[in-house]
Amino acid sequence: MGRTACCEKMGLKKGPWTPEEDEKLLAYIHEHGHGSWRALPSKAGLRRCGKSCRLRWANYLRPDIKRGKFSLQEEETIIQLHALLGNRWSAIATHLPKRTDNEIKNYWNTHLKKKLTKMGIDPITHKPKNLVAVDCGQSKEIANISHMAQWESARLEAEARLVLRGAPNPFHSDLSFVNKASAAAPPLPPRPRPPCLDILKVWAWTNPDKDISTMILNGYSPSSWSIINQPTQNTPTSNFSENTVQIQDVGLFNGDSSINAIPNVKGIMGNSMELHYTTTTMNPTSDDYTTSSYTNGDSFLGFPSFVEGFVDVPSSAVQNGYSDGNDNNSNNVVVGGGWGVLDESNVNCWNNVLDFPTCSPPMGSSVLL
DNA sequence: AACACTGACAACCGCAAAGCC
DNA sequence: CGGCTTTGCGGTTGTCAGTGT
Repeated sequence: MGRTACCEKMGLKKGPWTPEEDEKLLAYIHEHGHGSWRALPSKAGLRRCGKSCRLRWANYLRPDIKRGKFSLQEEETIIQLHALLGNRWSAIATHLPKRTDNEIKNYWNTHLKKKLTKMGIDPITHKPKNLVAVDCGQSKEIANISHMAQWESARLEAEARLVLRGAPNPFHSDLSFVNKASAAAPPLPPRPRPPCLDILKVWAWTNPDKDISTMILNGYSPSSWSIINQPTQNTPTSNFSENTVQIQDVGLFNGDSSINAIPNVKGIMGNSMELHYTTTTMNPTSDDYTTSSYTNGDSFLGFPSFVEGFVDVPSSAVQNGYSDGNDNNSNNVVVGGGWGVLDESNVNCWNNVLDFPTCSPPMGSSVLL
């Protein structure tokens, strides 16, 4: 019973492709495109099934594929996206330009899984292995994280849809100022401010006094809550201790310049945690960017800040939820430290953007818009 | 030199969703 | 609406090169 595999039909070849076969396939697609994969092999003079041709094209011959070693940044992105999306390779691939889902999947299985395991990180849960068994009654928060991840997942899908439509991508967040900061990168180009779309970040930062290490150990990606707080000083200050990290006074607006600091966990070693900050100082008059890095360690566990990005705050939200009390600039891009209310119009706004039917934020989370 | 083992990656398989009639 | 075909996806297997014995 069951259907026979397409390649089991008489005379159809299986196995590795020869250069001659590649050439035939490429020549045919170059001339005729790839309308019907089923009819393609015979037309192209190939003794392969259409499915095999499609895979060969999609995973190997397509001209827009980058081959070769994955960069550190790509690795970091895969790890974090996998933490959010699981084995949804195609969704992950939409965030890695020129990489195929198959390639990412293979790379995960052969490299990254082992790498995380070696570091004592469970590649399935993305938590330190010695902490997986210790719940400490925090399952509610974990459930929230899971819910947030679903929203983030939906956001990623919405983003992919927009890309397919060729529309400008309002979700786009340029990570370069974070990830390139430690290298001697050239000055960064001016970055347009995206609209209010960063759900995850806003939910995550609901309590300024939250013990961040606890949140991380519960599965939060620290990059999810880039803290954009009303500044009181130029330099972010942090208190480091064995198990607790508090971040405060990381500011965005500061007179003629702005500072955005993204906490980025670099490693969790035993009971200690190491943080890496990158700050970007923006001069609104000249569009100059300067970056500098702060770190209290250098061991590696990458968590790219792909969720970074600013959040525009509607005035109603500022009235409702912003508790800083120092927002004397209505155009300021400020979020954090306060508690917000997601009113109905904002829900509709976000749902429209995300193509959602109806959805609710995680239980117990406050949403500041 | 021959064989076994291992890692990396290409390719296949089967299922499900999407599209079409 | 239902059935058939096509396409997309994720898990798994196959192949091959490199390395060790």
